Amino acid sequence: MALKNKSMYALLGVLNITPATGYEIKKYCDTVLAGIWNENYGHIYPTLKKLTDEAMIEVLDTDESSTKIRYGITEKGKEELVKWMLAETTLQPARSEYMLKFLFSSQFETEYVLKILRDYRAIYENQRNKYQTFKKSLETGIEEITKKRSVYMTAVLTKAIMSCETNILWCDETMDIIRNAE
Amino acid sequence: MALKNKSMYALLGVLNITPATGYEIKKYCDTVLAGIWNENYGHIYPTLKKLTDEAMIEVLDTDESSTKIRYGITEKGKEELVKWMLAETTLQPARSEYMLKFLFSSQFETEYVLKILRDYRAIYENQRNKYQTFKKSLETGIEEITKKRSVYMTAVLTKAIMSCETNILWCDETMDIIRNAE
DNA sequence: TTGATTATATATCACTCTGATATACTTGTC
DNA sequence: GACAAGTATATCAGAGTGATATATAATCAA
Repeated sequence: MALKNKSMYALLGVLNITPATGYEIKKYCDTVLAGIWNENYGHIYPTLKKLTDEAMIEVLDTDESSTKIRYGITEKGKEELVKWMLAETTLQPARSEYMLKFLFSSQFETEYVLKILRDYRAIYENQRNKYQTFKKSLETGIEEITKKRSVYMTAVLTKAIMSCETNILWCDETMDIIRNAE
Repeated sequence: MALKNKSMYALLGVLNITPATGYEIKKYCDTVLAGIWNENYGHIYPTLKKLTDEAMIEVLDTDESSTKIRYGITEKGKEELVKWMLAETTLQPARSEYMLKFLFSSQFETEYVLKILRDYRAIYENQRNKYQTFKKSLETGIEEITKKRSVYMTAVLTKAIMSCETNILWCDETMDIIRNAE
């Protein structure tokens, strides 16, 4: 009976850290969960309604004066979250436009593939720098989060940086191979 | 005026290698493009119709006796494919259920995160072995593809293996950190 | 203080994509 | 010739994306 709508669990997980509005959840995804989990408004708001209907979350403050709707997780929601945490995890179906172009580029001139590899390299060099800056700001403790959570966030950033560097290395090696094969 | 439907380009790219039926395209995605590009029947067949309407591809043989519909790329389709090859490439929005669980697991007992990391490691160890086997079969030349295309496919497999190993390394390092932080 | 700009906030839409399933024909093989 | 496995097309509900509409609140310079 596991939900197929993965966004439900993402929202439950965020609300398990702190109560939030739909807007705040979106911001959390775009900052803390950047590179990990993407959410759209077009999915957040209907999902919040669905979760409310199923009593997994509840509306906390309905200030008449305010247009904000702040949600909090319920006991039922927490139970569902734990079930998901311990259940089997599925991999996202792959859709790498870069790799697709790379494979198809064998049908075209060499300049095509070199362009693709240069672009790909630039993307990951850029991302690596971004993650490194973020990691440093975590180490110097600007963000006010618990020690335990900072260990986890550092680990996530380390992973992102490692992945970027692996991709950059592969680009360099592959560009050499392609040039020599000409 | 670039198409948003990325599947169109994937299908054009496959049909640029060889004419194929919808079923054969699906098989190609599940084997050669495994780990790179996912396609579903529910998207392939409508997209083939759309591409035919737009004269990017054409029906090749309509054996009255057969139910097969084999498609080939047209000149217009090839032009569109080239445009896409040279256009800017977009990254797939991230949706890593493993990393999401990992981050959320800081709210739970340590055993949760260790389970997640063990599962994650197992997945990538498994995948790495699969890709290594495939790479060896490429090197011994069982598959009958051109020299040029085999260079590209080897590069893709090398990338997949490198990524798996980076992930495995990260799991090992992170499990150590989590255990020591207890 | 007013007017402009930016940030906050909810909501909806068309479209893309996923995964499952229905249906039917063909090809081995026991 | 029965039965399974593989080939093939098609459709559906629902998940997810990205863009946009709308409106209010905060900030800040002229």
